[in-house]
Amino acid sequence: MAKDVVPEEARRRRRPTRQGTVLSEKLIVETALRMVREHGSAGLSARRLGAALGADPSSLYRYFEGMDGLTLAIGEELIGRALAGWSPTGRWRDDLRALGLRIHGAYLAHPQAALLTASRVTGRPREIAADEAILGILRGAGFGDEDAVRIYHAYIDQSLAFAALDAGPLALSAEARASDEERWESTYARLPADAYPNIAATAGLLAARMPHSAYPVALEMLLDTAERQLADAGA
Amino acid sequence: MAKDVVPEEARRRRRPTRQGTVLSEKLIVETALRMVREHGSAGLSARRLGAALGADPSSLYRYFEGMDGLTLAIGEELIGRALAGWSPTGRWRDDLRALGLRIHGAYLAHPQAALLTASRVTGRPREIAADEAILGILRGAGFGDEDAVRIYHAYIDQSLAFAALDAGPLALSAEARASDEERWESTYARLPADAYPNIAATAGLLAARMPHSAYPVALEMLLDTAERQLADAGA
DNA sequence: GAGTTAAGGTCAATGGTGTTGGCATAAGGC
DNA sequence: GCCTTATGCCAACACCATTGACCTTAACTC
Repeated sequence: MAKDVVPEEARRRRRPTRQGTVLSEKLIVETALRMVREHGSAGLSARRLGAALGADPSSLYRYFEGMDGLTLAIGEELIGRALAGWSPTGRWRDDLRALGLRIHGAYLAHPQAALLTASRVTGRPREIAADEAILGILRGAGFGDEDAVRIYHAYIDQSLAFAALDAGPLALSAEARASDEERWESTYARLPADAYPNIAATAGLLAARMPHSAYPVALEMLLDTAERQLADAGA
Repeated sequence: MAKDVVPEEARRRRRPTRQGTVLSEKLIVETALRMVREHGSAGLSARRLGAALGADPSSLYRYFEGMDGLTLAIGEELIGRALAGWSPTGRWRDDLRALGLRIHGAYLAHPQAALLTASRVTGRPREIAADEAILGILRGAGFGDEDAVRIYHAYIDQSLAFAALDAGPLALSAEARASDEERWESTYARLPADAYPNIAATAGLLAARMPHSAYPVALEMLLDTAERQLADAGA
């Protein structure tokens, strides 16, 4: 059988593969992340990952419960990377902006994992640490508990939601992504102005803006409203 | 060959399949939507869809350019359902709020399909109609072209992003979803108050709020900022 | 060091997937 | 009623994840 997964800490015998590499959970996750980044959405498969590691594909099942388990492990790694090395400045708006962009960026660096991971509540240590930090920033800024929770919820969900949305195109094959982007020029720019006056009037602006993430703008709008609510409450 | 796709309008000969069904783009999309809803997004495959239609899988390639094309058609159908029966009131903020909630709702009615399609640009008629309507509302409200495009982008992406995020839990089985929600009470509410003071202080509020969508709050915050920018520009 | 155990490799097979080239047949225009 | 060809079907290809059986050898015991 190939399905008895041994937790990493309990591993004792590290037998090298036929091609000489010594497997470990860490090595597998890092190799998987690299493959996803370099070869795109279609790049990650048990067979290819095995080949890249110099091991039989079935060896992976000694470390993870199927490819799904592997992607969850990758998700944990992403959260870790988003928070690694971050520390608050004490200016709440700057802190929330920086943290949001970090989370968004860490997920976008690995779109496939982002798509599978972004909408799940793991309850694991690093996720809890992030939640605690965000709530701390808001409450430290002077928001009441109710406001802090409401804004925290909109803030974290918006960050993850945009991460997943923006990851979508990146997770496509290169051709599919190119044709999605091109559509803004090929289809939208050529619509008849009488039937679609508003698109026609803004076609150039649309083609320039749509291929980029709207997250920074949406984040700033959210922070704007939060800041005003804080000022109103204080006044 | 099985790859010359004929647009629906140009179709003339409607030859029934061996099992007697008469294929059409509409029938295929509706069947696919039903399959996705009943068996999850992983349950949709060319072979199974073919079987459900009483047709050979390869017949689908006469209607769509691969499964990816079918995915785009499903997204188009969802947008169409969101817009069906909607008409503007002339009050821009009310219109944008209503339209956003409609889009969000239409996608959530088919969570699995939403996960599949929310991040795709289809360039098809009904999606274009939605874009034209939103841009029209903004420009009609008095926003300049640049502002209109910027707000449009943040608005539409926010709607779709939250639709996809909120669809995630709904696409899970009932038990898995319940355990996700419960985690806010079981895990977060029991964290030590000294290590996690902010979570501990707001645990009750979190448990009450987190299981619901943050989209209405985030949408309102976006509209708030837009309204203020309009007022500032006009003043 | 020799013997034993089982972790952790490999191999081969199963049943799934999207996709395509070639073929057959019937629908619709004449 | 004939002809053309759109459109359905078949068979095949190359890939995929996963698993059960088998084998090698690291690590522990004496």
